[in-house]
Amino acid sequence: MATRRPSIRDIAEKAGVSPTTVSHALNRVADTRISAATIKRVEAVAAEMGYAPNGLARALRLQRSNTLAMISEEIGTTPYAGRLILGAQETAFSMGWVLIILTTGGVSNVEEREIQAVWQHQVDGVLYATTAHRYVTVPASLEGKPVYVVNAESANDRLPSVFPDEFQGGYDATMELIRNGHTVIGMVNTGENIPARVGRREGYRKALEDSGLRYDDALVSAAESSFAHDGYVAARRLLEHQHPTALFCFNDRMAMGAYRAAHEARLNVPADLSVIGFDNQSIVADAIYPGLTTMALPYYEMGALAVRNLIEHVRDDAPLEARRTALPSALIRRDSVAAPPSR
Amino acid sequence: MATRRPSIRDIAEKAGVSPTTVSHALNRVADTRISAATIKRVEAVAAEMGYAPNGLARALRLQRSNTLAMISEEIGTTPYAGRLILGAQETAFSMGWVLIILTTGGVSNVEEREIQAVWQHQVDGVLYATTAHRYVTVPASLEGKPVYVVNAESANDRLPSVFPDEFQGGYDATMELIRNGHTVIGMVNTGENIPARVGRREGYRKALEDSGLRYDDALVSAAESSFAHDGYVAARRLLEHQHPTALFCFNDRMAMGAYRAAHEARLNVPADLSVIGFDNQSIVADAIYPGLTTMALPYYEMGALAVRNLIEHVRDDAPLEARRTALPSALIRRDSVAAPPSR
DNA sequence: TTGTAGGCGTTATCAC
DNA sequence: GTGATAACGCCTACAA
Repeated sequence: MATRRPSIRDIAEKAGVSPTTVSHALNRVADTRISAATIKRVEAVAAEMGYAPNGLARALRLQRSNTLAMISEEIGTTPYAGRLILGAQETAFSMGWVLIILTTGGVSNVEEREIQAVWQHQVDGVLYATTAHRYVTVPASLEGKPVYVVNAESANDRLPSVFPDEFQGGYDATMELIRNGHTVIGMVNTGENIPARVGRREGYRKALEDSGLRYDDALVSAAESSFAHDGYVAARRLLEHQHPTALFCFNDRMAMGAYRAAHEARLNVPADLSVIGFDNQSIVADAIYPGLTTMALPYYEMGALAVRNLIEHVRDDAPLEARRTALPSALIRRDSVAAPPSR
Repeated sequence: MATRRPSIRDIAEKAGVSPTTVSHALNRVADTRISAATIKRVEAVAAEMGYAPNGLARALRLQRSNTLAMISEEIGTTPYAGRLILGAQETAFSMGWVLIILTTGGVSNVEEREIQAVWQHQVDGVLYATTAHRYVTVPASLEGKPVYVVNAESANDRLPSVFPDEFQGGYDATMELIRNGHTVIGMVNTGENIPARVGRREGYRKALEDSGLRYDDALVSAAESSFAHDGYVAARRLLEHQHPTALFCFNDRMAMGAYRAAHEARLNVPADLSVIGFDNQSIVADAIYPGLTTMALPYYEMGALAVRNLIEHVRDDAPLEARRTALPSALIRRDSVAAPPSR
């Protein structure tokens, strides 16, 4: 296994000092005055030998591993996983920490094994993440470890959490349509019982009201679920019975369905019908024609924020309050929104 | 930080034996015969106290961390990252190992820092992964660590690697069209200079020849790149000048472009034109209408295979040969392939 | 069949 | 200013 690396003792020997002095010098220990010359010499030797401290030994001694774990439901093909992991990983790494990934199939039994790993590897903190914004209860066996709930809300509000501000997302998406001159705006909503369903709709409602437009239930078409086909069905229903000039869709897949409905109704996007989506699944949003204007969920930011707070808590003994943080989604403009057709 | 866990000494004390005995009993050490009764007692006490060995201490002592690192280019929004990480993570975890994720922006400087982390954390092996199948040279600073090249090929062939069998993918995709009765099959290829471009085309060519059909350069339309728009342009060109009844597209995004070209040419998919994609970006393939038949790249399997070989190498001292492994892509049938129109 | 002692690489404490 | 020592939790050669 991997040829042995120089240890602190090797440096000490070569520099003609004790291991203690090397440690003090390299770590710039405050209340011990090593001469500047010694520090310089030690550092030179260390650099020359390519010394890097052994994190394991340090962790064992310090009872701190500088390691975080992300426990999450199965990593799907959603952009979810990638952006979230990336935000967490990059932030952790830039602070000198490391992230280990643990996915659970959701089977409670399996999850226990993941948590075992958390203890075994002396992980200093845990990001407990979900693939979709919902309410979660964190297993009791994590008791004692700092935990941050990510992309979800803590069911009993005893843990800090970070999740998307659904209201703001619905509000901003709708405002973009209003800014473009639309006054009859439909919403293609999901039928799933999740926070996003009502959050986004309430944002939509508020944006209308703030702009002096009337909220009309008939303009909100709720689908069975949130797939493309459901979006198609819901959008078609809306286009048949109402005359919206714009559609705010619950997500990008439903927006694809709306495109199809528009096409069948001989409506051109965006000339006859503006469409705005949600999720910025760029693989979809970039690929369909015309490019889909949409809201980008703050995956990266959620991962980054949770990691930052967790590390500060562990490293600086900063308190880890059970704060709920709602992060905004960002408007991504492409080509599916334009002014309404003139009559 | 996390209340102290019971150590092997606590167990020993409570069970009235020495730490050594506990270690021997729990690890079932072969050449030391602890009495069955003792083993039983020790195990009972361990279970009762919720004992789990401290991985750090063990790693330090054994000079083996049971940890693998995946160094990869930035995790994009492609399914790439998710499936690959998942395959690696699940396999590692099922074998009692753990995976840490290190992403690099590609800046060489940054990459050095990632490698530093590999050494510091005493990682036992490294998966060096790329987002797209290409040739890579692994940094010299990884010398000494077992490395597996994943989703790429080792430029100098000195490292083991696992990557998709592009030829097989092209062959099987084309065969699916031939099986459905097509004889005039176009290919919408990428223009990028990557192994997949020629691999998939050669597979396409071989499938035609094996079936007694003639390969015709005019039926292969190479785009600038591999985005949806390029697929649209290339497919349109093909449909204008030739009369294929089926299109094999380099990837799903280009297939979306082909859908659009078909639509503009008043061709119905799949009644008038069959289309097959590549990548199984389910977010696209499921969402477009009709659902896209496509080839699924073996991301999960590549991650799993690399991890398995790496672990076996480290754990069992199995040799780690610089073998190149090409893994097949799987055909995913949806609704975009049918028999050609009868004349 | 079980126990003692030493060491993996580091750092905190305290003595010199 | 610098260094000896012990300890973090575990495993193993060797002793009993």
